[in-house]
Amino acid sequence: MPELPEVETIRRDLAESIVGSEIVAVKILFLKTAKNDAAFFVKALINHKIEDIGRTGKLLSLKIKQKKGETENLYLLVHLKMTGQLILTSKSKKIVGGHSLNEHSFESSVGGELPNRHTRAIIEFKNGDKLFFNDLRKFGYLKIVDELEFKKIIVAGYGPEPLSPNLSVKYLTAKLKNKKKNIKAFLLDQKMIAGLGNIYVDESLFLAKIKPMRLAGSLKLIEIKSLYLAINKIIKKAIANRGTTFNNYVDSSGRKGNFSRLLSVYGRGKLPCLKCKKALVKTKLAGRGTHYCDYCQK
DNA sequence: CCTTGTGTTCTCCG
DNA sequence: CCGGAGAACACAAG
Repeated sequence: MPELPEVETIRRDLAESIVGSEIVAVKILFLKTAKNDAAFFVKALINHKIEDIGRTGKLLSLKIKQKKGETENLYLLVHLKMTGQLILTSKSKKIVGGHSLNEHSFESSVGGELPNRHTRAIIEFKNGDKLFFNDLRKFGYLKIVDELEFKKIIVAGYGPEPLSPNLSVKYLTAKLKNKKKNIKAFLLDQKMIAGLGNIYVDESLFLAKIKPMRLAGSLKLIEIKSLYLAINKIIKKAIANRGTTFNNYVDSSGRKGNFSRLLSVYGRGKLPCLKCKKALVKTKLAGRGTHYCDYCQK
C-alpha cells in the first residue's frame, strides 16, 4: 500500500532516471487505466519529454514538456492506489519502484518478464528505457490534465503535506476543533493532511500515545502537539528508510524499503507491545484494520 | 471472508 | 427542507 514515503521514494528514483527523457511509444493494455480518451492520451505523451516529477500526497504528477507551438502545460497524473507499481527497466540495469503483492509477483516483475499479466500501460523512451504501470487490482490510474484541472484536483482534494510548514499545531488545532469523527478517520482524510494511509496513521497514533477511536475534537493541546511531532518523525524516518516494504517494495538498486522492521504496531496483530509488553489490539475502525496498544495509548 | 485509497452515494442531524 | 458532516458503499482481485 504505497503511502507518502513510498510514493516519494518512487518520485525521487524516477526523477533521477527519466526527467529529460523523450517518450517514443505509449501502449495502453487495459483501457480503463488511462482516464482520458486513448487517442488523446497517446498523442499528449508521444514525442514529448518529461520535464519534472512532483508529488502531492500519494499522487504523482509528471510534467510534460511543451513542444514548439504548444501553449498549454499538461501533466500526467499517476495514482497507484493499493497495488499499483511503476517499474522502470533500462538496458543496463533494472530500476524498480512500487509495491508487489507477494514474493511471486515480485519475482515475475523483476525476473525479466515484463510486461506481465498485471501490466496496464507501458511508456517507452528514446534511450530504450521502459516504464511499466502494473496494477493487480485495477484501482490505480493514469490521467493527463491541464494546469487548471491539476490545480483544481490539488485544491479540492489535498490538505497540507506532513513535512511542510503548512501542517502545524495551529492548523491541526483549528481543524480538529469540534470534529465528531474519530482521530483515525480524520488522519486518513486526504483533505485534512495529504499522504497518510493506514500504516502511518496507526504508527503515528502509537507514537503520540493516542487511541485511534478518540473523537478528533477531544484532543487536548498537548496531545495535538504530540501527534504533530509523531507524524513528522514517522514520515521523515520512513522516507529516509525508503518506505515500508510490507509486501515487496524495492528501490532502484533492488533493495527493499527498510521501514517495515521499524513498525511498532501495524501488522503486528496481538504481538506484545514493544513498550509495555502487553498484547496489542487489532480491531476495525473507519473501515480499516486498526492496530494499537490499549495500555500505552490513551 | 479478508486486505485498502478514494470517489460516490446514502443517511442523519441541527 | 437544506446543507453539511460522516458513515457506508463501490470498485477490484487474490
